[in-house]
Amino acid sequence: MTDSPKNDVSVAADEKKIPKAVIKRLSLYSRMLQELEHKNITKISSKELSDLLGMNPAKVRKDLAYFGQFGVPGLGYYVSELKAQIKRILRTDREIRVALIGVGHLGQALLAYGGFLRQSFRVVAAFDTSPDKIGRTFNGVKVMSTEHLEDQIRTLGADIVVLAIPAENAQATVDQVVRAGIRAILNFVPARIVCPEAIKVHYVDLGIELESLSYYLKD
Amino acid sequence: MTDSPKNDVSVAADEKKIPKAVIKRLSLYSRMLQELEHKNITKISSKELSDLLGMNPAKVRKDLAYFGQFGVPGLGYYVSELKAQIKRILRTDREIRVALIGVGHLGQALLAYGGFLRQSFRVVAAFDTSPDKIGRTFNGVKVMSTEHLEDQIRTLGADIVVLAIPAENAQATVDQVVRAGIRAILNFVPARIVCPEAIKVHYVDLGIELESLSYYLKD
DNA sequence: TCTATCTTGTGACAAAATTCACATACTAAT
DNA sequence: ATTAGTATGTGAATTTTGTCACAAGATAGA
Ligand SMILES: NC(=O)c1ccc[n+]([C@@H]2O[C@H](COP(=O)([O-])OP(=O)(O)OC[C@H]3O[C@@H](n4cnc5c(N)ncnc54)[C@H](O)[C@@H]3O)[C@@H](O)[C@H]2O)c1
Ligand SMILES: NC(=O)c1ccc[n+]([C@@H]2O[C@H](COP(=O)([O-])OP(=O)(O)OC[C@H]3O[C@@H](n4cnc5c(N)ncnc54)[C@H](O)[C@@H]3O)[C@@H](O)[C@H]2O)c1
Repeated sequence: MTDSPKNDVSVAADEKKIPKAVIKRLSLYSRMLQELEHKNITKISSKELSDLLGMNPAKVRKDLAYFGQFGVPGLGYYVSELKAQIKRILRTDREIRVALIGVGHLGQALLAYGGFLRQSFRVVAAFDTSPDKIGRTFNGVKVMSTEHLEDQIRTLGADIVVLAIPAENAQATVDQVVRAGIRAILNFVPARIVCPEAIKVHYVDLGIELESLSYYLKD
Repeated sequence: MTDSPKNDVSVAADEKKIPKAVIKRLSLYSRMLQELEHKNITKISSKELSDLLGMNPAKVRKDLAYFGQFGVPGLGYYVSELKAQIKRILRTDREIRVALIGVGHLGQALLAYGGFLRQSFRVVAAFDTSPDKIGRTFNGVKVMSTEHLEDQIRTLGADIVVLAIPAENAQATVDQVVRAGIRAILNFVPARIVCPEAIKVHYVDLGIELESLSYYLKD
């Protein structure tokens, strides 16, 4: 760690395989650092950061160690610098183009969500099959027909698709956006989605979260 | 496994500590079994079930083994019976009383969500601070003021609170529902919540899911 | 009844994630 | 400068989670 090759912090770590959970925590750190920066806090230790997030300090350090050395012994981390590094790692230092498919109850909530557009994310399109929705504008985003979905996704250069449609239509729509070359999907539909390995799918499953809470109600 | 004491299937397994992930998967199995039952499929093997869910068959068996022996060697599992057993384990064989706090964009989507009321879950109350919301009815649920939140939660016998309010109000509201004796919280607010160990909190963090997807967009 | 064929349930193994604990390195203050 | 104090980064230990592989139990057909 004095002058070994992997001391080169500017290189994204393709070297090892990074656990999925580490990436999620990086995102968590990023948000907390944002808050700290906003409060004009300039430096923070792994201990303090982990206390704020309710976790273990060594885990924070280990997580960061996957990508380089960002801290200063005896001091901790500089908030702004660490935030910038994490954003670079997560690639949220650029604009991420999001397409929403399904502008029903959930889709509308998502469009209304300030944090959705927050910082790097930009909703470049919203699609729906219903004539009731097509042409309407929600929070500045105009709803389009799914007729030319595949072409539109391609043309708009969407990076991520957010899926909020009924379960029975999910797989067909996934097939379309996969053909359109999308590489990441945030799926709110409570159904398994089959697609090529290379495409990253994150499931958000409200039903599971709620139902599994029930288990812990036992006295 | 012939006549050991733990062969008693009717006892909920307090014996070992059950991993959180196991409980979530149980809920996943439950939903899939529901679908299978609906399609009049009467039996299924761990292999078939795991294929449907995109996972490993041994994991299915191990998960179930925490709670007893539900299968028939050479045959598999009887769908209805297994479903009933899992629901018993998850305690979704009774009514679960849910209180929603925060009837904004997200809260309204949740109220509209059929799957929310699905089966065992019943929304017994919705609360909001805004006069614009109080008194209005969404999907059959009337919005109440938070003025007597603590008493109401107690009186209504809510089991689970779903939190969908702005981050800055989250902790104060949590403190209230904790005092009211709630034991489980489904938290949509992107902020850490501090409460007694005994209370189970599940976080659903859309921001993290979206942001962490960004990482995988690297070519 | 016997046999061939399944599939379970689980002990043993492997992998992954988390936590510990400390040598090392920097700060800050005298 | 020197020193006392502090926090990093990381091997090693531990805990947790997932997979393998197979003996044993059950089916189904002859
Ligand atoms: N509402 C919630 O709180 C909630 C929570 C968790 C999960 N979900 C899931 O999210 C999905 C959407 O839920 P919702 O409550 O918004 O439903 P919804 O019925 O309100 O909205 C679905 C929308 O999708 C549109 N649609 C249908 N097929 C489409 C297609 N092929 N392409 C584009 N648009 C299409 C419909 O016209 C409708 O506007 C469902 O799968 C649901 O299970 C919803
Ligand atoms: N909308 C989304 O898609 C979405 C997605 C993920 C997370 N979230 C999070 O969910 C929360 C709610 O989001 P939203 O978009 O519905 O916001 P919103 O502003 O539309 O709704 C918030 C509602 O909470 C009410 N409220 C405020 N303080 C309250 C209190 N102390 N008790 C009861 N009610 C109170 C407000 O009157 C309002 O009706 C936020 O923390 C947000 O970050 C929203």
